[in-house]
Formats: sequence, C-alpha cells, structure tokens
Amino acid sequence: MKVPLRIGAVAEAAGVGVQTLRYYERRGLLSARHRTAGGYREYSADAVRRVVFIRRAQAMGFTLDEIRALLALRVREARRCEPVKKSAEIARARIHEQLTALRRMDKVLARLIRACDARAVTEECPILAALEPEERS
Amino acid sequence: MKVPLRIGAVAEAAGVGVQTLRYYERRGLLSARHRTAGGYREYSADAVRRVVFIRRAQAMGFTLDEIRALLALRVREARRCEPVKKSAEIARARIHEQLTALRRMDKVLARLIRACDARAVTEECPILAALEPEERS
DNA sequence: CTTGACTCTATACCGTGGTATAGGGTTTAT
DNA sequence: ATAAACCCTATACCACGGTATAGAGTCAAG
Repeated sequence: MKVPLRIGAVAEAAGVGVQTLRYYERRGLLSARHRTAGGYREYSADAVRRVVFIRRAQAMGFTLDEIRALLALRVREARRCEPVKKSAEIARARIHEQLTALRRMDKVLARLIRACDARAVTEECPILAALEPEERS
Repeated sequence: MKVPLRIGAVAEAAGVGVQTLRYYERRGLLSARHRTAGGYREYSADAVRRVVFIRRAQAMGFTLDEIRALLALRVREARRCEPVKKSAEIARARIHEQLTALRRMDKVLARLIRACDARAVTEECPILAALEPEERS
C-alpha cells in the first residue's frame, strides 16, 4: 500500500495478464484509484484481492456480469446475502442445464461407441448409421 | 431430385437458416453441385440429408471440424468404423472434462447456498466470504 | 541523459457457430 | 414488362473472455 502498484505488479500478483486487467476495467469490474502524471494506472493492494475474487467467482461459474454485481454487493451489503444467494442459484441453474445437455450427449456417445465394438465387420459403422437420416422407413 | 432445390428449400427442409447453409459451405461441410446461369446454388435431396446429419452430430457434441471429417469418412469408408469411433471417443473425453468442471462448480455452489440458509443474521454472506482472499491467516 | 523496461490508447483478432445488413442480381408468375 | 420473392457476395456483428498488435509515451537506473 505504501508504494502504489502498477498494472504489471497487480497482474503478476493476481496471476493474470495486464490486458486482462484493462479488460476488467472496461467491463466495470476493476478501476485504478489514481493515475500518475504520465497516465499510468496506480492500484492499491485491494485491487489484487479484487482480481482474486473475480477469478474465484469465475471458477464457480459466475459470469463477469454477475461478478460485477457481486462486487457491488460485497461493498454495500455484505450482511444481506439474499441477492448473492439468488445470483448463485441462477449460476447453479445454468450449470444444471449444461450438465443435463452434456450427460445426454455422453449417454448417446457411450451407447454408440459400445455398438461399434459389438458390430459385425460387414455392417456399417453404427455411429454413422445413427447420424444418417432414415432414407427408407 | 427432379427439380434441383434452391438454398431456401434446403434450409426449410432441414430446419436451418439459409445463412447457416452458406456458412457450412464456407466451412467445407456442404457444397452445391451446380449453379444456375445467374449464380444460384442448386442442391440435390442429398444435401438435406447431409444437413440433418450435421445437426444430429452437433447434438451429440461433435464440432463442425469433426463433423467435416465424419462426412468424409461416411463417403469413403462407411465400413471401417475405427476412425469414427476414435472421433466419438475424443468428443466424449471433451464432454467428460466439461462434466467434471461443471460438477465441481455445482458442488461448490450447492454448499455455499446451503451455508447461506444456515448462517446467523449477523454473519457475513458465506458466498462473499468464500470468494474473498484470506487477508489474515 | 540515455537506455531499457514498462505503460498508455486504440484497434484488431481468437474460437465457436452462427445471424444481420447492405447493395445488388435472378427467377417466375402474371 | 413488371413486381414479388428469392438469391448473390461481402462484410460486419453477436456472445464470451480475453489476447495481440501498432505506435506512442513514461519511468527509473546507471
């Protein structure tokens, strides 16, 4: 905190690229408190914590837009967790949708791969056959 | 087959947009056999089956690049299904990776949402607390 | 005071699978 | 012959989360 951090130091401390930090700034997730006379961004140590927060939230499945909202909530009302919980539930619902779709794909592929192993050498590939529209009913 | 189909007819029959067909052409998955004097694409009924094939393969989790390869295999060697099976296994492995990541996110979110319900009103939101870097150890 | 490392803005590009728009030309029925 | 409906190419744009580049300016050490 004594020496203000520049963007490269924040990026290194948080384990991201400098472009990423400028991108977060454009997206409204992070801002530099001051600029030097020459226009360099100056960050406090809080910025590093903020970036770590962002990356952790991403790892949980929040989008950057959701994380921006979480960051605002964190500042203003850390003790009212209803809206945070709501956001987490939305993220979780999205994850469930994706899980459902992927599980369905996995089942289909697993079945077809097994059919490949079981097929007689004279038959067509069961995977290709499954993709082919039924030309004759 | 008697009357060659134009792009709009193929799109409608296959349930996609005309832009999508032109996009598939650019990506090398579909091509019109002929053009009219005025430059209109003319398709045979096979084109519709090909597009249905593409959409089914997408629904199973293949990428367009993979589908292009599958289409080539389908023509050349429908009876050798090793390469098709290989491609399906790659797609399935990718799906498993995604499943693993999503399941991990889901567990974390589920736990934190439960913690929200269980917390005392005076405590900080457990979700925000989990995202916060530990400032003091 | 120079050099090298760092930073600035603005803009373009990546992957993925498309969709939209602009500005034209064609086909076909009437 | 004309008008509606269709088609053409080329280009830009969408989401998403960045990454790369160009061209310029700044900072700190020696």
